[in-house]
Amino acid sequence: MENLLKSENNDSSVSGFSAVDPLYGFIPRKMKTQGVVKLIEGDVSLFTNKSHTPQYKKILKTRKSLPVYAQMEQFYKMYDENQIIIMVGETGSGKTTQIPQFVCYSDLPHVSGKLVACTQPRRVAAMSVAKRVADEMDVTLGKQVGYSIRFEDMTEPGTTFLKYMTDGMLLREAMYDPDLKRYSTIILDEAHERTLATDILMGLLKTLAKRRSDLKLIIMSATLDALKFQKYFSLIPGESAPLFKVPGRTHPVEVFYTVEPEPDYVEAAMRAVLMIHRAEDPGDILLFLTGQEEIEDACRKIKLEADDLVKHNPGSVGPLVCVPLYSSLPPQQQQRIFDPAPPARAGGPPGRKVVISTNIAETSLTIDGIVYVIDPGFSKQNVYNPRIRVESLLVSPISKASAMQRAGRAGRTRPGKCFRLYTEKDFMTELDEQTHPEILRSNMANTVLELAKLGVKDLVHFDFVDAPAPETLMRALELLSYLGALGEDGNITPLGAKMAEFPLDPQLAKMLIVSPEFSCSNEILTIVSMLSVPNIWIRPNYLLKQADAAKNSMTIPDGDHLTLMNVYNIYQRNKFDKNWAYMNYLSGRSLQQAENVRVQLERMMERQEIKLVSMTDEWKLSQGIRKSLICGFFMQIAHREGENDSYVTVKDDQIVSLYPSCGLNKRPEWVVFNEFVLTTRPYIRTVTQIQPEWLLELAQEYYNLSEFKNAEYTTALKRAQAKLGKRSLEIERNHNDQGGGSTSTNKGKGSKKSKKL
DNA sequence: GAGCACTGC
Repeated sequence: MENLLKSENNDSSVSGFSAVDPLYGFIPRKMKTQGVVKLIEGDVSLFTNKSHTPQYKKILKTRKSLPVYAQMEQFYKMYDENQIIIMVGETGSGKTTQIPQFVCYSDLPHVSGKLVACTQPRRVAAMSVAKRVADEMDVTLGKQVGYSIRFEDMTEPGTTFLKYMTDGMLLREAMYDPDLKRYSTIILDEAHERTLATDILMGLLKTLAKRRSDLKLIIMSATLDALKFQKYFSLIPGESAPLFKVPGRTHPVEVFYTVEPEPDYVEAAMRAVLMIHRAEDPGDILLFLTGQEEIEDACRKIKLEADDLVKHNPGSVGPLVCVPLYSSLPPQQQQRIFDPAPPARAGGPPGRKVVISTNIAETSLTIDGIVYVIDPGFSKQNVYNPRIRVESLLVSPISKASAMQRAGRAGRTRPGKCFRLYTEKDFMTELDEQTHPEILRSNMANTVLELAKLGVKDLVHFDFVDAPAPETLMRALELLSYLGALGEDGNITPLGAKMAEFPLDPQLAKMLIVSPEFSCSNEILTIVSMLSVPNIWIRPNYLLKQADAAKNSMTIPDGDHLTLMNVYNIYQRNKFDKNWAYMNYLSGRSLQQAENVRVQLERMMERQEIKLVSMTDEWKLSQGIRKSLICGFFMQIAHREGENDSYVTVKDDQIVSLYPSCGLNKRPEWVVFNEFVLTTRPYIRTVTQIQPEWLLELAQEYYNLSEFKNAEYTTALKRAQAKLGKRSLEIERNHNDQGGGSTSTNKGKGSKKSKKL
């Protein structure tokens, strides 16, 4: 966000352009193709006034061989005549690198003073494409061409005119400048992936295009979705937005199906690997499975079988190496996917590499040299159930689009083969065309708050490409009004506006904002940071005891939130040493990330003048921390009821168990939890003990007991209320008015409003 | 007594 503030005074005169410039006279959006070609092929850069290097000329040759380059004239014609265009270009078309450059030669950002933005769903993509394009344009990365991702702003205000960025980053910018005035053209790349951020951006930009006739939009997507986007972005009712199509350049992939459905896809996949290894030409294999355990298991078994094969028929098959790939794997081990296949034994057949991967290899990571893809047709997908407010991971059949993407991974370097472990009939009739977009599968609390901050409060009439379920929106509105982020009128409150500034879930943002009132914002900042990163605990199968012992030594028995804080503090005392983390069975990567998040959030607190305070009295501090927790998570409370130490969630009445890794040394009657997960059973994860009186004090509206149904926890809460009433009378008598944080929390005024939806 | 598809701010 700093970059936003700095870039406000984006002055075209500092970009090296002046009236005596030999190129003076070019007018934005009036460029002719021949003129552009001349400039690109000329000796002097239009954008830097410097001579092109030999390197530039060399890269230009490759650029000119890209399919998209041959269609420059056609592109400019469509671009000149339309405000919005949809573009499809398959892998290898060069669209991501070339189209933004074409746009720059038309928009002349160094003349207009405006920027061209190109969004990507992933950070690595934004970084690597920006680097490539900077090379192609003969400029230093971070000068004329840069990128902007969380924690890293590689742009120079006033100089950068072509900016690659994550879609989430552009969404953030829109919160501060809803008209996105700094941009002349916005390109949404990989729109077919339908990330939450891309979907929201599409809605905002469609509306914005009507307000800003000078803003151009290019939506780049895979072929299958083009028609949907064409209709959505139509400016004239009944008509479609124009489509610009570029052929891709990949090798053909032959697809095979099984004759009969496979009852056990893991077993079938392993057979397929060995079949390929025995019978097919050299070339590496990529096998898609659904998760870490399945992958590690398959790796072990395939290794055994392959060794067996070699033992019995030495000389007939080459060596086989299995490489697992999933996101929580340490980067160093992820790198192994790029190792070459094992060499042949003397005189024997060549070796082969098998990468067994989650969906990460479908879009995020590209492995060269893959010739065979095995696709069992499943992946794990996150599904949100608004009724019980729970997200869960389910193994589900993939979509046709996903199956095609997987097959394509076999044809990147030469013609390949894809073995689908399902029948052709099932492919045709059982698979959905597209993967359900994220917006239909997610908790929307965060997004609804962002939209409110952007001035969108009428969600029912917001022009979504695909509208989320009304119940999901209702849940989000309900939460936000109880948190005090939305007022009775549905408008964002000052508190809500503050919350929206933080890149956090609303509950976490709320708890951070109120924490100074409990004199523990320093601690809450740490806890919030730790809660925003992936699991920090590492538990290798062969070192379970050691890992658990290390964890126990850091555990605070009052609650997992406090333990997380403790771990961070020890990490800090050990000078943020990765080696210390490793020795203590902690994920260095996650801790480093928590450190980054903490720095970012601390800066944001400073800007919002939220004080960083702490207390020395340990008991008081622990109470303050837990009270802050409740201000954000009063809707995530469970009460111990019945046998087997099980708990019941308040109001939702779900029977849940403490997650096995929970560090509480006893079973407290009341707990606040961070997460409700549904795996083999319903669990609550990251749990801390609390007092019921705090609920009544800090979340009065939500804990209006007269509206509670008769339940064990209702009785217990009423008991607490009676105790509290007696105590408050005593307090009144003593004229003691040091009540604390209850004034800060919202009384949930807006809750009635949200129920109307 | 058990799990973490994948992104992003």
